Amino acid sequence: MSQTQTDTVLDRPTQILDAAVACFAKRGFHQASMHDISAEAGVSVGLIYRYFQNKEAVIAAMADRHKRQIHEILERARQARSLRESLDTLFTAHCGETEPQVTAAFVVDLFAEASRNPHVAELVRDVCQTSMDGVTDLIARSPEGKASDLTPREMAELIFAVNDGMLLRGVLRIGRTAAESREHQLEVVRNLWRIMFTTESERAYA
Amino acid sequence: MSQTQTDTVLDRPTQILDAAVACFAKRGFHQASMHDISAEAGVSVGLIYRYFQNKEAVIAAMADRHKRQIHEILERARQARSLRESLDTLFTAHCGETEPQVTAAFVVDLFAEASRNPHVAELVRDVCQTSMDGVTDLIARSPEGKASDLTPREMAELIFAVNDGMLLRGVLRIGRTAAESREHQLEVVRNLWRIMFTTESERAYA
DNA sequence: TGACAATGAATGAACGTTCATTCATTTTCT
DNA sequence: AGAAAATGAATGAACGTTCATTCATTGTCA
Repeated sequence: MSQTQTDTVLDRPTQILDAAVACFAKRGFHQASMHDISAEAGVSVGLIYRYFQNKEAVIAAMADRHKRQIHEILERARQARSLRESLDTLFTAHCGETEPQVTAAFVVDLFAEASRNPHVAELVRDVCQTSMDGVTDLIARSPEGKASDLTPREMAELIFAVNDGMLLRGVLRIGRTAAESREHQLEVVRNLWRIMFTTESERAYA
Repeated sequence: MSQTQTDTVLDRPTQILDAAVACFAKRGFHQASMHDISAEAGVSVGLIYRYFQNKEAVIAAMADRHKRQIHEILERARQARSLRESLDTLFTAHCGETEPQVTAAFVVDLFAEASRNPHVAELVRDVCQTSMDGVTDLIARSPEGKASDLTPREMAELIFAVNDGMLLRGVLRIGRTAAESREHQLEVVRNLWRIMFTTESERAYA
């Protein structure tokens, strides 16, 4: 009975936000209309304005939700048992996405928006900084982090650069299937990890 | 007398395209209006339509011009005397930009557009592929390229990933001045080059 | 319990604005 | 004068946003 309440009423903002991500990924922030979003959410236009002050607020709310999702991923990565496992978790959550590949297009748009909208820029900068700090810490605590001539921060910066680069390239959909291009991307980042974390002794094995 | 012709008539498309890049960087493809562009170019709206069929054609022409510019950079990089010098040229042209940092914002927007517009996607894919092929070749011909357990293609892929990542991060304008953040970015990519191209013998020096 | 009142989630037509595009007109060159 | 270049007011479609209205649900009283 209160089933409908739990499913629709309480989750309405989430439902609208989900629809918004889909629309924004499909058409971009400024080409996606409020009508598109309302149609995707199966809801009237006016209702969106009951939960969000305006379109800008929808964008901000999405950026905010993205920030929280990244924090969750970081938490999960922190709990992994090895550094490589952590980085794998991080990369998979960041770039490895199944078919519709919604998040990649959305994040690229988010960066584009950040280059003009100071509020969004602030949010994205914050996400980047806390993520990078988290990974720097992760590296510093691991044995691999000590056996290199790079500092943990320098390594983290390289890792994020490659991750972001893969994300950017991901929207071009070069590979046939999403799984295929994800596999290829994983090879690239693994190469980075290898040349970063291979100690002199390990090198002797090869 | 034909001075005015050379300056205005013959270069009118270029003049409009320059204004368009500025506007698109400032507001994005779809938020920048044709009036904005005409004002920036110091020209009437109607005149734009004399040289470009529509707004989409302006975007396509800009993507096309960007492609040609990248090819020029690649040519310059090819002529450098060492691999590091080549990569330096490539990176500086790609990410190291003075104050207004027009290109970075534009390119991020270009990728965002590519995720929806197949014509733009095709263009960007083409640029990426020929660039990567060029750099792969550059690496394969250099002594550094042979003294590693990575293939030249794998190295090129890492280099481009880091370059693109820096480009993406560049729009956040984290550093104080553009020169400052460019210096920081250079450090990151140089770290990559170092761990990639340091041979065992060089390693012994340190 | 049954009738009535109050609520507020949800609707979608309507409004004012902005935008890409057109074209009749004017200006500039040869 | 005639052709080409350039103008910018006009047009109509599309957009974000508003708001009068509907209606299922909840609360109140007899």
